Amino acid sequence: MNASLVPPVRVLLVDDHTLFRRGLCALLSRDARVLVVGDAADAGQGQRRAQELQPDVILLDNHMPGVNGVDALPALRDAAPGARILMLTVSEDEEDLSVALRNGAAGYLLKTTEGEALVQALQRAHAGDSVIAPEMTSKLVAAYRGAAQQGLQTSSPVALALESLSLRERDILRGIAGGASNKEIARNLAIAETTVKTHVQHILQKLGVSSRVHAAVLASENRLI
Amino acid sequence: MNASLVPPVRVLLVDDHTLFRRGLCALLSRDARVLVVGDAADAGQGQRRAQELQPDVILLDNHMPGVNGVDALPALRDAAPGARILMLTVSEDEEDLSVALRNGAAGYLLKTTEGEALVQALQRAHAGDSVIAPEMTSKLVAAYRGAAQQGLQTSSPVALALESLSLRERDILRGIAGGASNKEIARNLAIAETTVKTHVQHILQKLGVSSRVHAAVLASENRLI
DNA sequence: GCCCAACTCATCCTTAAGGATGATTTTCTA
DNA sequence: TAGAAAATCATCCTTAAGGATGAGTTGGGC
Repeated sequence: MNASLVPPVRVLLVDDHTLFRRGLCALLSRDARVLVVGDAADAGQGQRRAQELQPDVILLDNHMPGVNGVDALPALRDAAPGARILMLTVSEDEEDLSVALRNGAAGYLLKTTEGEALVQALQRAHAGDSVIAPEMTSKLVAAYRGAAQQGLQTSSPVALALESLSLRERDILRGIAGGASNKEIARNLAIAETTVKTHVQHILQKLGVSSRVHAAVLASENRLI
Repeated sequence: MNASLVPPVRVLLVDDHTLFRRGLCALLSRDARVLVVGDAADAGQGQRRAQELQPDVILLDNHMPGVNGVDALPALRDAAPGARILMLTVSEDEEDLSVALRNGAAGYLLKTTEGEALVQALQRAHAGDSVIAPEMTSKLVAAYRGAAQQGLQTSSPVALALESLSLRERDILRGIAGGASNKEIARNLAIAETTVKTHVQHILQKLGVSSRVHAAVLASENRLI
């Protein structure tokens, strides 16, 4: 299979450093697998050029005057819906990486990338893959762990206190967390309001709080609603 | 700098396929940067050997009789706290990858990995990096996006209503969600209690609820606490 | 059979919350 | 510069919530 048989990946460069843009353009132009169809020096110009050219891949710098790269991502995706956007930046910051991915970047490359690796990354991105600089893999794993942890139950002391609630008390607490008044809870459970108030007192004692609002928030945080 | 000057990475192999174990051992033994110190055919044996040998890196297969690899991860980490555990598996499943990472794996490699790449991965893992097979990078990005989305409230009607709150109203709502009474909120913000009550009324109107409890739960669910 | 925990209901009292309305000041925008 | 939105404070009134206390009724477990 000869590489010249497949059409080249059409690339748009967006970077405020003219020298870097020109240099990268020259470098990529020596490779038949890639065709640099245009370039832009800032986010606004990048958006217009993306719209005109509808490139396969957009190489986007993060550090730019005015609107920075990641913030320009949504607009760029609107301008060229078919394009894959690769961040090409000097930042090895986990936050920059995660923001870029959440904003729809198809990859995150460092400017230390070698020419051949960049060409392969462009091809893989064009093929639908996500491409992350090997140096950033650890950061991505860390970001994933951080994000995954948010959705976890941390068996905190509060969770233990919630465990100590009786079934009926949980019914009541669910009602509270649903925003219901004691009277409404009583009606829903077909018991007297005074009974509900008794349960509420026990719940507050067990959870060590002094208001139903606090109890409701604890229930919500521990998804016992 | 000569590679022979640095001590080799001490590796424990855990895989139920004897032939694969022997082959990998033979392959790695030809490389001075790596020293295979032991091997095991199942999770239990792996745990014992990990405890005895305290290897630098454990290469762990996922498909094994009895307890499978990812489930054995916590026990292995307890047995050899200093060891980095790399999954080495045929599965390209995103779920397997994410479970492994959540269970504390330092990396995820495919059995299609070439010898030299494996050695480099072992070294990088030993150096503290996370190592992900390039083929799995897209899966990791997808897993991250999925996890990050859970922490996000995807502009639900409620989230929109919360957006409409003024800065001061958010202060008040944070107080409410913290279980504070109007009087306490007033004290904390150094304003009159009546002012707090006014803000509360506006908050309840904007959120379309009739009690501070409900408002607090909405705030909690949308992490605007 | 006795005890305990859970569930039920009640009364009395104090404080908090919520609704309605009006008013002043500031700040930002059309 | 007029107007809107935000933030501030107030009064009056009704209802809800919370604390304290006592007590009757189940259903298991020892």
